[in-house]
Amino acid sequence: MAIRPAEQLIHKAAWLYYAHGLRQDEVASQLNISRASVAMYLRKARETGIVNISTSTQLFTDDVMARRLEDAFKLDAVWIAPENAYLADPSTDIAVLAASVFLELVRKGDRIGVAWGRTVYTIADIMSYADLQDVTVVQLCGNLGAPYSYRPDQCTMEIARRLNAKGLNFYAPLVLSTEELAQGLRAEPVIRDQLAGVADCDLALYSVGAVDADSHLVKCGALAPAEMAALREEGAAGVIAGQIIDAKGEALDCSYNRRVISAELASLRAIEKRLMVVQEDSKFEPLLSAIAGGLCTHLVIGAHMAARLLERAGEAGKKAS
Amino acid sequence: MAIRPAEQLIHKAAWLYYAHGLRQDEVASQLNISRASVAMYLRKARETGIVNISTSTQLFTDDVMARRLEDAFKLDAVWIAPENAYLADPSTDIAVLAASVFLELVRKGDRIGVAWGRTVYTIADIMSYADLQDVTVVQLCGNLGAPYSYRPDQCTMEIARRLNAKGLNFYAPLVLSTEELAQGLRAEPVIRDQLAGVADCDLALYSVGAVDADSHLVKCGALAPAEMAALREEGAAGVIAGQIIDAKGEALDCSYNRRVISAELASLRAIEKRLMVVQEDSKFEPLLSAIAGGLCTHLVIGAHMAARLLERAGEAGKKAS
DNA sequence: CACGGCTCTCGACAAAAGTCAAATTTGGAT
DNA sequence: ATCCAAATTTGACTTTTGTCGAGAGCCGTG
Repeated sequence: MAIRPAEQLIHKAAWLYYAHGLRQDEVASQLNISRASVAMYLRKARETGIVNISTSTQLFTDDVMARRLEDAFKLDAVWIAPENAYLADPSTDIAVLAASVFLELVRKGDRIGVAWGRTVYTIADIMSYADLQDVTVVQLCGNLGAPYSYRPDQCTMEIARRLNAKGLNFYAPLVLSTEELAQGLRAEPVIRDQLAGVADCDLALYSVGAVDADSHLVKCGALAPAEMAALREEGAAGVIAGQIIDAKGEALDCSYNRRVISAELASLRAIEKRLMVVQEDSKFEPLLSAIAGGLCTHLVIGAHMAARLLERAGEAGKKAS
Repeated sequence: MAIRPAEQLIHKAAWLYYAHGLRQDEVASQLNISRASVAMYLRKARETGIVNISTSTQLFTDDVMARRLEDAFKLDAVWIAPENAYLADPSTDIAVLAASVFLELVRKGDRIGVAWGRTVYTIADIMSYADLQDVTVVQLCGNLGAPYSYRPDQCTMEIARRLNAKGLNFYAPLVLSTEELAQGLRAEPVIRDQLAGVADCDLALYSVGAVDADSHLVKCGALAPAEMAALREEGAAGVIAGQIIDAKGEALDCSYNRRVISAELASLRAIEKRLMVVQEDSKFEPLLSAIAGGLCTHLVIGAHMAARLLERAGEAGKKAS
């Protein structure tokens, strides 16, 4: 990558402004350009991750509830967005927090697995830019040819773009019509390698889906509402990376799952840091299942959800004693 | 550390402003305080490291010269501050760069060894704040009761303060008058433990001193100008963490060194990342010695010094071939 | 070589952020 | 209970920053 003169200028301006603490007009005269240009360069510097502005997420883990949740569910870290106080839209708050937490968890050289869904895409969308060139973002599951902008490959690419990282998409459909075809495709070297590579990730980012007619799987046409209802009868409790899980967080033994092209749950569990973000209160049961299945080590949720989880943990504790 | 309501407010303000991108007046109305207070809180947030603003130091490593230096001297990374262009005071530029590089190299949970000198103190002084509570900053060498503000313990403490980290000073003089006393003091459990702990550091920050009458060792009275001159005759080539090294970067076999309380060079070499920062051009020979002795893996220097180093490397190469 | 289409740059204005002294609250000591 | 000192908060003011449309420079093309 040749260093463009423009990029050089952006870098110099950012350096003088942010590192040396000069004012914009001082920077301008140093570089012999107008102050307006300096302002523009600085915006670009922020947008390309040449400068990083991050706020500590301590406040949200330094919470009694968060600590109790960590203990109760054996999680590495929990962040709770206080739903009530701050903003008009509470779900944005969760996404903003999740994005910050995500950036805090990423390390240079990491390999990051990203699933898909509205939540993940929202996070990608508000995530600030960073300059992590040696990071690789890999797609955890096949694509859905949906009219939504939060397609699996979109989520992966957008996050890669934000981080200035390399994006590794994979071009297979999420669901095929026969088990044989799915099996065959999974055996394809290109696909197989990528699926195998999932276990080498250092960090995963996903949410959990609900098993109802509102699920993306239904909206995108992967499953008919009736099929979904039937799966629910069979014990479907949630959706992770396009796969149906049961209440224990194991893959449900069903035709649909056998027709899916996605990272195996075992591979996901092999990832050291599994960051799960849940926005909707309605995903309470699915989340419980995901936690039960050990699919999550780091959790970002809203205060209400946190309270419900603790309540449940309390009940379980009572029953046990 | 109990969470003060004030600290909570600072955190909230910082969150709304930096993470959500609200304006100060919006934050003010959200929190029911005046905008002026918000501005103050935000300054505090920056000063306490609740928000981190960092600029990439890529530009300074992405240099042809830097690459060639890395190759020629087998260094992990080299940063070169372009002396000419930017600012009135070029040495400030090196210090600012060094501070950024330093912050980039620190990881959570790290143990950091810090030596002393004008250079190190300058870096500490302009370093921005960070919130790294689980970091420990340890002092690499004994104290000098000098009237200077860049005493070893000052350097350590200041850097610890900036990082919100724990500072581990050690209270022994840098030089004693007899070898016996030095030996005895080194055997003291408190001192011994701390010296032994140096090898466990993940990162070291130091500069190298010149062997002349301007040296701190002379200015602070540890050595008389005449003694210094004598040591020079005996092969002294530089000063590292209060110790005299020869041209090969080994500790010089002399009475002075035996009377010093400081981390052994072997312990320093055991540290994974050894960040050396050199501001003055006059430290060319000392720097060469330090590099020869493997006392530095990461290097921050000015453009002029870089050119001289490369020139020397070229000569050496020619001689070899 | 003249022409659009393109990006980059600048000046001027509007918006936002920083600052300071005065006013208010807080906490402790008497 | 009352006072005082220290810290916090505020409104008013100044400085700094963001933005936008106009104009300048650049390049490939007809």
